[in-house]
Amino acid sequence: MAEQNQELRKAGLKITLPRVKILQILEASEGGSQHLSAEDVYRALLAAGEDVGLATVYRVLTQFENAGLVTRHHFETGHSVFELAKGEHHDHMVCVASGDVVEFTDPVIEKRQHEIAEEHGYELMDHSLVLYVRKKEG
Amino acid sequence: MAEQNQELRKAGLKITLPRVKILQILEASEGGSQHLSAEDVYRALLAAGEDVGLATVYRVLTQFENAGLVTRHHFETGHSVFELAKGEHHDHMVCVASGDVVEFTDPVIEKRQHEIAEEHGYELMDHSLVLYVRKKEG
DNA sequence: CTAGGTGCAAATGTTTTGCAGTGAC
DNA sequence: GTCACTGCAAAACATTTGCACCTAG
Repeated sequence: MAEQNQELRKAGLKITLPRVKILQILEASEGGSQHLSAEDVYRALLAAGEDVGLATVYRVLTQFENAGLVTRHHFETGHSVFELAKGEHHDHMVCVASGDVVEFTDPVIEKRQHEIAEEHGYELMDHSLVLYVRKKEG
Repeated sequence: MAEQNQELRKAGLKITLPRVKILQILEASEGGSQHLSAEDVYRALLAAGEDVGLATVYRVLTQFENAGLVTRHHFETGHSVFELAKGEHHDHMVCVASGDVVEFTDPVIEKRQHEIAEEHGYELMDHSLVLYVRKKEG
């Protein structure tokens, strides 16, 4: 349970119960590769018997995002989802039927993105790639 | 002014003033490759002296989207932007400084996307690629 | 102690909806 | 005339903020 505290300290944030708990929830979700909404995190806190306000969840997630601990995605759902920022960058594949999220990276695509930005006189700062897919039969 | 009416009729929508006007505004924005928010369209209507409610703008844009006349994007702004659906698919490059939007397509990336989906046992239905870029110096 | 963190409630911004009136066909 | 369409106001969301209280360091 000490590692989380290190991460928080490194980000210049005080070690508080809501922050530690939220970090734990995000880490716990890593296995299932869930991408959690603020609401999801909030419900997980309530389910764990923690009395944390939704406003605090938003504040903490935003702080985590600024600190680089967490990445915010918008997909096409009208609300944000958050995931723990692992070291390496990756893109997403979302199943339109089940909502499953698969992460991937592809060097060919990464390289072309840089080239395309250059060709248009721009420098690539960041990008967002989401494939909407459906599981194949048999 | 007849072409718009054809498009509306084809979509099974009655030819009404708000719909025709909104279609015109979207077409007028094509030159500058603007991607308009509902609010933008609403303001353009008011500026043109048309008394159309914001709710109607949303309803009409949603109908246009369902009819395939218009494409809705979310980028990372917290609100939707709309553009006339031209025949061919394209992706977007958004300048983080100026907000300028450049459209592009790249066959290499398109091809890899299909391959990647296949490799994971999925069929590619759709995708969204946005490059966040900054204009290069001199 | 005290600056930063928190909960709650109210405010914000975007998009949707209920309903009674209006207009296209 | 009828039924789809519209405007308006209110509702529904997702997210943010103001403020008085609380707590980690």
